[in-house]
Amino acid sequence: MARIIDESKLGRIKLATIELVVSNGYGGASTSAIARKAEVAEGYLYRSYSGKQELVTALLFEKVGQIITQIESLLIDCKSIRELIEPLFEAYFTMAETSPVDIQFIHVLMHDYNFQVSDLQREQIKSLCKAVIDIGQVNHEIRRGITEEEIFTMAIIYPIEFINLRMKGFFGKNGWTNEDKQRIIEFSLKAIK
Amino acid sequence: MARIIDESKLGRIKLATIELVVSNGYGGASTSAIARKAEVAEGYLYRSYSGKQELVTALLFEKVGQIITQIESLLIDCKSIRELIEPLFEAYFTMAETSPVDIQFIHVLMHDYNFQVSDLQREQIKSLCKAVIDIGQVNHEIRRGITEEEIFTMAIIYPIEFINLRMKGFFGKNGWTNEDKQRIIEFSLKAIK
Amino acid sequence: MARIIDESKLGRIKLATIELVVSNGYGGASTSAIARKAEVAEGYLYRSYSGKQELVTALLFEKVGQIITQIESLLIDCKSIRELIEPLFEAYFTMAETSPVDIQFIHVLMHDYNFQVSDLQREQIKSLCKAVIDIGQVNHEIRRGITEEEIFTMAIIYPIEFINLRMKGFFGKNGWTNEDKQRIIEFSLKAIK
Amino acid sequence: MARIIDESKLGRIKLATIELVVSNGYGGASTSAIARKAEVAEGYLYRSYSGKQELVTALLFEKVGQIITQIESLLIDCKSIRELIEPLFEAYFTMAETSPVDIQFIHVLMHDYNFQVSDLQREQIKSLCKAVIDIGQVNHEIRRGITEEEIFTMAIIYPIEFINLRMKGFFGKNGWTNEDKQRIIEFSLKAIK
DNA sequence: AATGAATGAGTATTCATTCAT
DNA sequence: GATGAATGAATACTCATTCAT
Repeated sequence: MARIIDESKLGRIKLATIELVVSNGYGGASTSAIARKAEVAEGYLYRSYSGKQELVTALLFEKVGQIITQIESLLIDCKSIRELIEPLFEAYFTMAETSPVDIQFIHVLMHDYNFQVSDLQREQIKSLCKAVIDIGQVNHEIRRGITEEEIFTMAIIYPIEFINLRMKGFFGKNGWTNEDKQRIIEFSLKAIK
Repeated sequence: MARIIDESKLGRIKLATIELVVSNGYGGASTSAIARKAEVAEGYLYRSYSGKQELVTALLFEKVGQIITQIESLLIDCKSIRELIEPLFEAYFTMAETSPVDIQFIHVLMHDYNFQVSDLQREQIKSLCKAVIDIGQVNHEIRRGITEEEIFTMAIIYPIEFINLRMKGFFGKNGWTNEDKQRIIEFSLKAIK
Repeated sequence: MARIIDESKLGRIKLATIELVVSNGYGGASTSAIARKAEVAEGYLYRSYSGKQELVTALLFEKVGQIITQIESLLIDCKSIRELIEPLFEAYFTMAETSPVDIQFIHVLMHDYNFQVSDLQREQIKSLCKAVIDIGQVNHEIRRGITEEEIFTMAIIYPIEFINLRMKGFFGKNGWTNEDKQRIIEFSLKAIK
Repeated sequence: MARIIDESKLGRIKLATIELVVSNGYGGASTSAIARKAEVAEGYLYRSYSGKQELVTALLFEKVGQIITQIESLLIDCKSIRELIEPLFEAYFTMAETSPVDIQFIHVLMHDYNFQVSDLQREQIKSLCKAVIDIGQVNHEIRRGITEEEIFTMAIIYPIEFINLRMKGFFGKNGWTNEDKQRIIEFSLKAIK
């Protein structure tokens, strides 16, 4: 899926922000470095955002929203958990391969003190997880009594942690094979069965 | 004779640092705030550490070391994975109940741009995971071909992520019951079987 | 359009720096004192210079450069040493009368641990001294075998030391008469003859 | 009860101070570095001096005093300027060869904002210069009308500046030959004749 | 609308000095 | 007397934000 590069100033600011937050952390991504990288005036970002914190918050909202939308669209006509998890994880890996910064951005900020997933999106995620459970219990892919929290853990947190572990090469391995992907999927499916 | 070193001062600095890093992040934990909270002079910290980064690095090393030591001692005379995982997870929960900041501290820094688990400790963790696999394969508690990385994910990352999710109340639940603990243990054991 | 750079700000910083270095030494001229005296924000200085050391180094380079340029221009069409030394010393005195801080600034920094005349300017000075010797030997105003170092001592160091001694009133005398000036010139000329 | 002061400790502090001021400048010679080098407790120097400034001031006074004493003793039975200048300059060179730090120490501090030769010593120097003139005029080694200031310049400042120029290798030369010494002496004698 | 010059509160760190022992 | 643990004011420097143009 070809990403359309946003030539606008705002698009350049967003991209610069994501890249700098990923490579230097939130504190290390100075507004002047962002402006320089985006080739935009230092004060420009204050036209659209009230400050750096708000800019990054909005970006996190946007990126998490993309994943939520992804899951929602996959859920529409899917009759089994496997039908959901397989393309979903595939989407994570694709995202990690085509625009690794996005997934790293979410990962970094989800653990940063200054940021939190918005209440709205938290509720959306909860609903989604509820919907997953409903589907899964029809054809016994999910064991009785499993919680939304466990779905969240295995369908969102687990694959993202895996991807980041591999990206950092924490255990000496970098990247992933098709076999790895398949394994992660089965691992996740098995855990909630 | 010169004044005797006030050992409690160092302890107060360590505690203040951990608490402030947990509540404000590394960047948000300023040295002057640490000194104020520890009721110690601003310059005191530099008697024991060469700087803020070194202080936090040493603290992370210490806290991660405690967990590694915990696992090592549990491994000494344990014949099955269950015999390891049960008291280990119990230990995480105890740690989270008696000194919650410690486990949050590790969690925050493991994801902070400025920090990394030391090479030494990474190797120690790897060895430990290897040892776990060796035990597990004897009595078929671990499926063939499982990697150290997967052990690490399910025996360390997973329970710590769970604890933090609950501490933040991300899914509306705070804290955990004995049933929750048991569930986490079974979840983990099942995933690697 | 953006605000136009306030050129006077930079000028005020330079002046404040020179004055404070002269009266308090390099170490005693704090960046905040400089900013206060220049009526400029504390951080302003860092827009034009990477730091205090660089600011003072640049200023020293500039002021030494002015003297070098002065000597160079005097050398262009001068056929005897006297034709050079007389207006040169006159220039020192004029400088010391119209902007005494400049000559004090050079004097202070030439002896400060943290500073050195740049390699480039040292070479320029050396060349200049060489040129002086060449002129002087044609009409026997300089004795055979005199070195660049001796020219440097008598044509640059000596008058500057004299001016500073008088400015400090070390020997009870302040300032200088026309007779003093003439005397210094003859003293210098005689020493190298 | 007269406080007993450990002379060797004090001696070590003095030496350490001189060495550190020479190699790092006044600002760069921290009291703790001095204490460490002298193998003395950090607070020890405050037994004998009210602070770092006073310690250095006292040392400058001591070292300048040594030179004054030197000159005084040479003056006692000397009938000509040459008889004074030759051994005096010889003494400077010897000092610079055997304990270079002392002469560098004087040189550094004579130009440091924070320090000044004491009023007392300034008067002593003045008297000495007066005495020199008196001797010199008897046998016409000094021209009529020469001032104490000029004697000071050529008999003290000039040789010390020369020595420092050579020690720093400003003009590419380091150290000095016997010929250099002789030249400096003649240079000085000629200048005041 | 857009710029970027200018701000100043905030940062980590240093070090001369004090004083309980 | 002598120690060195402890202090805290002061330092150079950063950077998110503002606002005149």
